[in-house]
Amino acid sequence: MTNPKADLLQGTLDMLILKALSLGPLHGYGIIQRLRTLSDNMLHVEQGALYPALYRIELKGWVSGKWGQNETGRRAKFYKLTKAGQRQLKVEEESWDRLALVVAKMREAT
Amino acid sequence: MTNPKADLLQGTLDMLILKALSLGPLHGYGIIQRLRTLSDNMLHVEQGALYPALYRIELKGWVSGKWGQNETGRRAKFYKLTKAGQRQLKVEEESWDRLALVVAKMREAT
DNA sequence: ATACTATACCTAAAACGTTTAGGTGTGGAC
DNA sequence: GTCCACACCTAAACGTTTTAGGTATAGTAT
Repeated sequence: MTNPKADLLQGTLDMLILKALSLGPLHGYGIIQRLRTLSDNMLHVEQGALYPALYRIELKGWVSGKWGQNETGRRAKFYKLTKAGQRQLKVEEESWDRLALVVAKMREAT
Repeated sequence: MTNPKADLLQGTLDMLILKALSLGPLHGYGIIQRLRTLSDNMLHVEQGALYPALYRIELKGWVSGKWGQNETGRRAKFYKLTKAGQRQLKVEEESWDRLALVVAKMREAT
């Protein structure tokens, strides 16, 4: 069983990051891995996409970052979901659902 | 019952255009309307997005355009799905499904 | 007549997010 | 002592969409 990779659609990354962080605080590098795991190896988020995205959403107040260290003692910047981030996750999930529904409906058409 | 509008995600427009044309040839302006109807008024595709997209996918051979006239006699450029376009629609629908599945799976995670 | 609206096309600048590709530095394994 | 995994960051290029402009025709209302 091989995996056809799932391509990220532009605009979904924020939702995915927020979702990953909703399972607990994590540093950037770890978010990539968590997304990979959660998706059964189907999603690979590039660092060049992730770090700017984290910066973006931190500015918006959806996550807050703090320098710390991981289990093995290495320095890393940990991000956690803020209250606003939780709300935003809901918003983004709802608009995903809305689009998914629309696409499904259109697919039914003959 | 009002409609919260569904935003188009970058990268889905081609699939939507191909789907619209899979129901029969149509001119650009009509594609916008057909998408609107099919989506129960939730999707509005901008002309500035549509015409470049049509040009793009015609170059790729997924649709072919020909000048003609509509029912009321106005000139309009009609596009129809090619064989390659039908295949491409399948491809795009499959990758949409793949991503939708991944997103659903991740949403389940706790 | 003339104004307005809907139809139908097209284009260019700007905004946006992602990919690609470069870089730094640390720590552990071989 | 060299390599790989971890962990961060940035900039240029790329592709798509938004925004905002434009042309032209036909029908309807004033």
